[in-house]
Amino acid sequence: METKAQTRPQRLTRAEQQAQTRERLLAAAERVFARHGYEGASIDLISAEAGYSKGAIYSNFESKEAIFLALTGLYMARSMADLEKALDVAPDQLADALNQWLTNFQTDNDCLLLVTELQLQARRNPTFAASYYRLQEEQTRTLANNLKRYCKASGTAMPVNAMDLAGALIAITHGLALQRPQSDIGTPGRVIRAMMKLLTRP
Amino acid sequence: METKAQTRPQRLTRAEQQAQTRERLLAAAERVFARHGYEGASIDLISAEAGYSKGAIYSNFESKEAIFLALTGLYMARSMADLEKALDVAPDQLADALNQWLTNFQTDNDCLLLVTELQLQARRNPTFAASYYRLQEEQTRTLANNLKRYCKASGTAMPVNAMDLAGALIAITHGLALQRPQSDIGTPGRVIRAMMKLLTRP
Amino acid sequence: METKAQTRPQRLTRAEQQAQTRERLLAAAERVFARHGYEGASIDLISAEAGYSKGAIYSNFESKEAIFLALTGLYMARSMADLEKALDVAPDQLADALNQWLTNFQTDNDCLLLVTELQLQARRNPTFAASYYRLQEEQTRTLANNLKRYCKASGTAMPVNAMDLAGALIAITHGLALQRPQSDIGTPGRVIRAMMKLLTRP
Amino acid sequence: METKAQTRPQRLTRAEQQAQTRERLLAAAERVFARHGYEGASIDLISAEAGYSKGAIYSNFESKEAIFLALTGLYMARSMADLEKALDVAPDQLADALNQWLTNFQTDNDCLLLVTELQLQARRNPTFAASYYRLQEEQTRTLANNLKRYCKASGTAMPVNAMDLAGALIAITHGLALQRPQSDIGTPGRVIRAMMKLLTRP
DNA sequence: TATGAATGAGCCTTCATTCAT
DNA sequence: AATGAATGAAGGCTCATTCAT
Repeated sequence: METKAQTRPQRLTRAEQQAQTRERLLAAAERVFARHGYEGASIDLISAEAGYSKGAIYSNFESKEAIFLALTGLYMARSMADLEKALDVAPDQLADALNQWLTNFQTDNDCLLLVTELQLQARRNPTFAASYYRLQEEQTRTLANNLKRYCKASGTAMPVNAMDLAGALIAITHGLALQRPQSDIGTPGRVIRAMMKLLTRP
Repeated sequence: METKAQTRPQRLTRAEQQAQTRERLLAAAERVFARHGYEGASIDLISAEAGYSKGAIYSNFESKEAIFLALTGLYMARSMADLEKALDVAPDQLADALNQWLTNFQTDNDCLLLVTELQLQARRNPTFAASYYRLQEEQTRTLANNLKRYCKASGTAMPVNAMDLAGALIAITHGLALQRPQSDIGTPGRVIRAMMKLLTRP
Repeated sequence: METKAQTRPQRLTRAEQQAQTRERLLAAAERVFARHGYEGASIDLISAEAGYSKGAIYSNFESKEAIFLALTGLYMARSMADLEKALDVAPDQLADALNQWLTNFQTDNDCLLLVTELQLQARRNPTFAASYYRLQEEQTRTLANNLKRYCKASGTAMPVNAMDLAGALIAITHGLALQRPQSDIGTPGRVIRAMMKLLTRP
Repeated sequence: METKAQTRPQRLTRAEQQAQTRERLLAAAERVFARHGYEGASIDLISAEAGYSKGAIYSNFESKEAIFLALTGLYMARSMADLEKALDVAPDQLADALNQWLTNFQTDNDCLLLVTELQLQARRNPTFAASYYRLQEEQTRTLANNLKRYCKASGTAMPVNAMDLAGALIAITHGLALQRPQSDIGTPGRVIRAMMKLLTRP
């Protein structure tokens, strides 16, 4: 029995189909919101980017705001996972790993723009702010814990509160990225490396 | 006795009137663009905030983009002037002055949002980018020159390129401000002070 | 017994629905453009006349100009077909048929106004002019061919170039119609009949 | 005495000034209404064309409609005067004079467009229609009287009612002019000449 | 589920008109 | 009389959303 299941591995089930559609819509939404901002992103633009019609969005999400919220959740989760995975290395490789992660953020244009958009929305929409700031803090904490781990391993004293330092690192990365498009990635890297060196001077 | 002629000064000439209107429109535009972003700011919202009718904007500016551009120019000029004035102190007071200036940026919500909006627009509009980045660099250079002056006076070696450092200071200030609304101004101040101290460690 | 399936024909398919909407919008546009002129015809007026909302026009046409262009094409095609059909008679009935056709033009107010509007637009918009004058010439040629047929059958010599004569007939019809609203259709008819008689005097 | 009057022949009196302004505004209005149509002509466009500011129009006319009406009156009067003057010749030169007048109409683009605009307005505005049609009839009558004079002098019988014929001549001239921009003035001339010849065939 | 025609609120802009200068 | 800043209604168009298919 179960012939059906066996004979159509290539074909997706209903649920899988829908999941795929939803995924594609969210991926498209990510690109479009990043490039055009929340107001500038239209439902038409997003669905076209995903290769669907306008209606597909309303079959999967309640409203424009809903897809933005869904995207935010997805993005933050992925972002957290990325960070944890990136820093999941031996203590002596942490500095490099961190540098790598920060550089990534500098390079990924859509990511930068999306985060900025999220922060602007958080300023404008208190409900959104609540959930966004919670996620942001989680992420900062993850980084802070890894910094502590790093200092402990290298015998350095944490020069300031770990959370402050983690926040500062993210802030400077974000702030620098926002100043100019990628171009010369050297400068930000140089600055952050110098900053890290200063921090870890015995 | 021609009292009228003497008491008339309170009434504005035509040119003054228009200058006042323009100023008020720009001030309103600053608030509205900051709070709602470029797309979210409507001509209706701006003119109402200024206490004029919609048409008044079109008597003073070519288009919505034109008022945004005018505002940008004005803002950047004012911003530069503020910075120069703020840092125009004796070398031994420079650290405090800088701290004060950075704190101001943290506190002024509209200012933060407007700068962020400018940077987003610069990403999306190459023409705008050209003029914006030029102004941004000017400002960074001013700060850099003052940092050099500070190091020279205090006998410290500049730990990194002065322009890099100036950019980094602005970046971290901006990045931190963007992370959360003012609230506890303590953290950013603490972080930046720590950073400055590190820089000036002999 | 599946009555539904059989009785469903009354319901239109999606494509038919849209075709109907488009048709109704064009019919309304014809009336409104005729009565108010291109500038005076508002999208609101047209859609209301058609019994739809403003947006319906933008679901079916790119812009106000686009609906005007579509209408022009439709009108000219219909106009040509009408003329050909009207003159598709035995030679000895051609004079009457022609008279009938010219009278129709005198009577149909909207038609007169629309043609006039088209000619004004052709003066003001070179692109429009190109396609409009082509259609106008086609129509004149059709009439010219029929006039030749008429002269040949009646043994009369064509008093002037056939195209000139066709153009003149249309011109006088149009010109007279423009001088006054229908009212006394007698005069134009009388004039044109006299003119035709003169032309065919042996 | 009367020194004043003698010493300032170059300077205009108040009344003359105003008359000049009014004249210039009307001349500008004629061009602008002809080129853009009633709706398409804006107060700004007209005043700029005249070299004045918007306000000058409102100092001289009640409204946009008022300037259009004033222009109409002026135009019709001038038009009548032109016709009378043009046909004020010996009977044997009447045919040429008429031909000249008709050709003028063909050539003067603004004139054609303005007349057409007047006729369209007459269709749309009953009040306007009343006065316009009265003036139009006057003009037709002038032409009719001259045609009678012509026939009497040349011993030809008037082939149709003189008013009908006059109207037809104007109609065909107008209709032909409307069909195409000047270009080849030959055709209309040819047609009308042929028509006149037919009429005067003994 | 996905489609896309239709809706209608809202946006940017134009323009006739007013009125203080 | 002429100017032109300001008004506000109206216009063309966009877009989030609905709903019949």
